[in-house]
Amino acid sequence: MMRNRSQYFSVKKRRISKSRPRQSAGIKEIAAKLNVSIGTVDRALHGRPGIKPETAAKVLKTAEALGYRPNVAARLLKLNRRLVISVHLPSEIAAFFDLLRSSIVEAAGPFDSSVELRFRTYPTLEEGDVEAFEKALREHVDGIIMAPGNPRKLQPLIAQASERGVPVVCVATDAPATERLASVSADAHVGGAMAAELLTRCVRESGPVLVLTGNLRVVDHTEKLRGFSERLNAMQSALHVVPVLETHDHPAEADRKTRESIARYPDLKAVYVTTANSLPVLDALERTGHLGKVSIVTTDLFPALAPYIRSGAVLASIYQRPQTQGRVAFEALYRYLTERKVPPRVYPLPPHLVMQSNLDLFLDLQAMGYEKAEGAMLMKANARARS
Amino acid sequence: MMRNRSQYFSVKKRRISKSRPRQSAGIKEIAAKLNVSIGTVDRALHGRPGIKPETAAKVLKTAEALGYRPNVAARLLKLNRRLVISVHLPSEIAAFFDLLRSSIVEAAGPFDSSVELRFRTYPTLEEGDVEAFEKALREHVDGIIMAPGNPRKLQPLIAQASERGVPVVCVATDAPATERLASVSADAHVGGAMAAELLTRCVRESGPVLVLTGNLRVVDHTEKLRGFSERLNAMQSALHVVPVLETHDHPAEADRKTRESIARYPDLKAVYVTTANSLPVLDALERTGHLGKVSIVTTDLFPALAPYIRSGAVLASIYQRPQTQGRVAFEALYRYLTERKVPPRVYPLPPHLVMQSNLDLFLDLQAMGYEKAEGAMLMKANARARS
DNA sequence: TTGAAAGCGGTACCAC
DNA sequence: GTGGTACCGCTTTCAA
Repeated sequence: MMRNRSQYFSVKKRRISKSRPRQSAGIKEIAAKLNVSIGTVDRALHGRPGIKPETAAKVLKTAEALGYRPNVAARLLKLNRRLVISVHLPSEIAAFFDLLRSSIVEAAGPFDSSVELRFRTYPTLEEGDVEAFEKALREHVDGIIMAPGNPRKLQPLIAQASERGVPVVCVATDAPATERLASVSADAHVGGAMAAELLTRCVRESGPVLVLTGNLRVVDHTEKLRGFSERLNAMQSALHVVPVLETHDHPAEADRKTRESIARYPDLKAVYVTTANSLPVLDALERTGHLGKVSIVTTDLFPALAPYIRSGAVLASIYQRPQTQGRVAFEALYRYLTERKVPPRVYPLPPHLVMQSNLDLFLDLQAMGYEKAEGAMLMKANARARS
Repeated sequence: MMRNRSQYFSVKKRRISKSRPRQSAGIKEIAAKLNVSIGTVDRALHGRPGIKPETAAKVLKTAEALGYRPNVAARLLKLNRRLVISVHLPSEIAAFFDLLRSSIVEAAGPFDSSVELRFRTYPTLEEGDVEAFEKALREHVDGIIMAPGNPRKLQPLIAQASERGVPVVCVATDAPATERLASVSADAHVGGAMAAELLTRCVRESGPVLVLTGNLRVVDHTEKLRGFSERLNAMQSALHVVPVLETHDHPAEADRKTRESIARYPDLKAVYVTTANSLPVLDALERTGHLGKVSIVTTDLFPALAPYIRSGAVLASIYQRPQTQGRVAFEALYRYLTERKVPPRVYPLPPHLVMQSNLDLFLDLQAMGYEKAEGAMLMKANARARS
């Protein structure tokens, strides 16, 4: 098929603003001013060996005085090397990680000709991240974005990467106490607290609240619990937490444990599900006639959850913003690689509250993300077919 | 003062990944394959005159076949021209617009050497936007980001800009039915609806709810009202709206009208303030002993509002995310200018709900924004001093 | 209608 | 330790 000309995005003729071509001096100007060669200036600016310290100092001073700013385009052109960024994410919980992946592609768009993304995908958060990391290290990538499912095992590998100058950015969940450059995820503590605040405000009678989580060894999950309990206390809530259930993201386990709890606490007033594995819980509640009677807060957003929110059966869902996570992670890494700009060690994103009033807006935004993902995948496929 | 060497962000030596220098063919490869000159290829690719249609077609076909992607760095380097983006924002409601401004600077960071931002600032939303626009047009800027305070008067100017190929992106509020390229703002309708949903869920008794707005001619404000009323109806809320008050963002007017309403509706159950002008309202409620008795939802976030949220006097504030607006607006405009990528006509951002549980997180994020703003301003000042 | 060549601002290599 | 220069891919100008 014929590609439209405009796709090459020519910067067509346009009435030009008379802005000076350059604001600041280039390396030539510095060289001229000091009567040295541009080679010398380059050496000084980059701290390369083979230059007299005094000369270097002089150059640096003049550079400062002239307000020297390197021309990124020229550098990129000359080096003519693409930064290779390795992205390690599981396929499991596709509703979350597909959007995370596509948002990275999207964020990398403007830097398309200077960045190469290498996606490594493995079945679940827990299995495959270590292997992916090792492989990336062997391939000498320039940077890594990953969801650390096994922080313990990854710790030495991240240290090794750091030593070699390969920055690592964590998404979705953190690997604290490692040498990662930064960590980007929805603030789990705040997310739990928001669930507690909402339930406290909306539930009128006192009674037990059931909390279902994935795995208490995952930092993200324990943080949510902590935030949840602390806020219940702080607000002197009428709700009290009964023993927390781990579902290990198994639908069957979630179903069974939910039913047991319903039987044990007939006066259940509320439910908080801290992972995206909420459907079996909702199912169990529905079948036992509790839907609409207990107040429910879930986590994340996917098509099957929408009807429950729309009907009001689910009060709200704590949305962890996969698309924002992907964008922020990419930008942090890119700016570190290109500008050596060190990002904050953690980016705690405020979770969104998806409710009846904003559900459709969130669904639309997700749909946009999927479209872009498809577009991106198509491009990739085409590129592969061509080469 | 001596600037650190690392600030020139040298891309230091790094173990290089053996990724091919280029993925896709360049214009040379195309030329070689067809035995034409690169000049011819260039003409074809950009639809420039002076080329036989058949030749052009052939080139285009080969470009497609080889998967040609232009090298952005090379183009930028050759053109060596900075895109001039004019940013028109009021200083009024500084808490909002300062963050908006700084987020644009921040977003433009990576494109520093290919973009020049020209800020035009005027006292209030209503006065000065037209003049700023005219000035920008005279200066032949490449694109405009603006908060349209006078959509009517701006309409012909935006049309003129569009005709000249100067894209305009609206932020904060929209100028619908104009030739703007895109509009980025918090979804006002959804914002109003969220306020209604929250109040409906949290207020236990039926009664009147007072709504204070800025100016009913501003689209943003009427949309909030519509969203608010519709959701009250949809939820069969126990609350009913009493006649809406316009405060025109005058503290005194807000104070007076609030007090009158308190007197008129002694059984007031809730208050919704749709603009950032909520302090006088809160003051009036406090002095008449209503604080803590009525449920309150406000708009936006600024330091003076924080204590009210922290204490629970204000249930929540609808946060319109100035920093996100700025970033999204810049990115949309930049990608249009450089890639001719046409953005969605509207970007309706979901507003955030700032409550007790996430207040501190939002305050932190705002503080980060301010720091960056200061940094950016300093840089600007330095640059000016130098030249 | 087409071709050839000059450069944009850096980086890297080789010669001195 | 320093200077000179080729070259990255593209746009543009001038010549044919």
